Amino acid sequence: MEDPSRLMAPHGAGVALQGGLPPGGPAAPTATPGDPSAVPPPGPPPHDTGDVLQQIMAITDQSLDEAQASSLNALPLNIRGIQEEDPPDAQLMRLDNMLLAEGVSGPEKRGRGAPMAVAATPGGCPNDNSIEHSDYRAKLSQIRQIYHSELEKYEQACSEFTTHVMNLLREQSRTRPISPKEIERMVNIIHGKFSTIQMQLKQSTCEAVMILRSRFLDARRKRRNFSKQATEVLNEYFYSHLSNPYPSEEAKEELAKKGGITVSQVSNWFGNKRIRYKKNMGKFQEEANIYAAKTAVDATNVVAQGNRANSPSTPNSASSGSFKMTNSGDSFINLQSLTSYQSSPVGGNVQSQMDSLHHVIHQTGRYDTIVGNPLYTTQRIDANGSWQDPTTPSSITSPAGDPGSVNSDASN
DNA sequence: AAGGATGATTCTAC
DNA sequence: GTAGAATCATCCTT
Repeated sequence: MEDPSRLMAPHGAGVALQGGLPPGGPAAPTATPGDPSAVPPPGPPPHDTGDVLQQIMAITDQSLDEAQASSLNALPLNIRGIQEEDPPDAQLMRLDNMLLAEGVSGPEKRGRGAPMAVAATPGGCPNDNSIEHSDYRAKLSQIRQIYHSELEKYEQACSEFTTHVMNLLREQSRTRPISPKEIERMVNIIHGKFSTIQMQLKQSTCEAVMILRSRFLDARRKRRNFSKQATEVLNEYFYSHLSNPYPSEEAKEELAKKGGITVSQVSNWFGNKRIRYKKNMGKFQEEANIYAAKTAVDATNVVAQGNRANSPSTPNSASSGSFKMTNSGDSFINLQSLTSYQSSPVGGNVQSQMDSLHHVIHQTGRYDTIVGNPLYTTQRIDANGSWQDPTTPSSITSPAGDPGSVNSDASN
């Protein structure tokens, strides 16, 4: 993400004055102090309000008439991009409202401020959502800081210049009569010029915020590969429920929890997986076999230990509540499938048990036939390309009435 | 750098 | 609302 100061750069903190009345802050480089990433904006060299003030004050040496005729009048004419269509008041009000809404002006918003752009990431928030969120806020805060700093400077400049003009008028009043109306007119002119500058500053600030927001919205597509564990967990489930790889909501939640991802990401993953598997089953054959083998190994371990202990309720070391997949043999899904098979004498997760038993049979009986011998092939998918028996998800994911609990027994 | 893998988004159909 | 399909954008391996 770019530095906000750069975001504001194209408009030079908003007030890009030509002809010698440059924008920016004096000590107000658009870059935020302490930000190493701050890069001077491209294009014209940065100006600062010091220059602005200097040039404004340079008018001091001119007569009032000269000032009116030259620099002062030149001010607004040289301001870039001022929109003349709207009444200034309405336009200003719009900008003010916008800045207020974005949390740039007004009291600083904390936590639940404008950064909705990030928080409201559709389709599930990324893992590091909070990081991006805080990053967004940090950038917004920088913009806010720059904005207020600039605003203050322009207000100060306005006030100083007004004072100066008043002094000039006072001096002139010794030589010629000056009506209060004339004074008022001059003050109005000055304020008008400066409010135009302020408006441009506000406008550019708004633009900067908009750009910042859009950058963060674009970041939605930014992705990070899932952790190995997450992929493992998802694949375990997918291949052990290959006959009906449609996890229930509960199953998704469990998978999400185990994988450290969101439910939406689980849904996305299964959506992608189903379609990609179907598209190119050959490619996934090896993967399917790997997970089948893993399942089988786990299953045999559990069975063996279960037999030894002669008690299904006696967990072995691998299934003793820890589903940490520290090695290829640990798979809570497999354990779940197997243990649910063991502990569910009747009914329950029939298809899942079938899948797992399938693996066991292959592994214990004729594992050598697995490799290169499609365990999971089109037999799982009908002629229409649909998964068989898609109408029985609950029986698949609900062993003994506890559907998706992919780790129903595993987490205990 | 190229190309495949992969997570996310969008559109459509149901 | 969900799933399938297409697509995009990024990551990762070569």
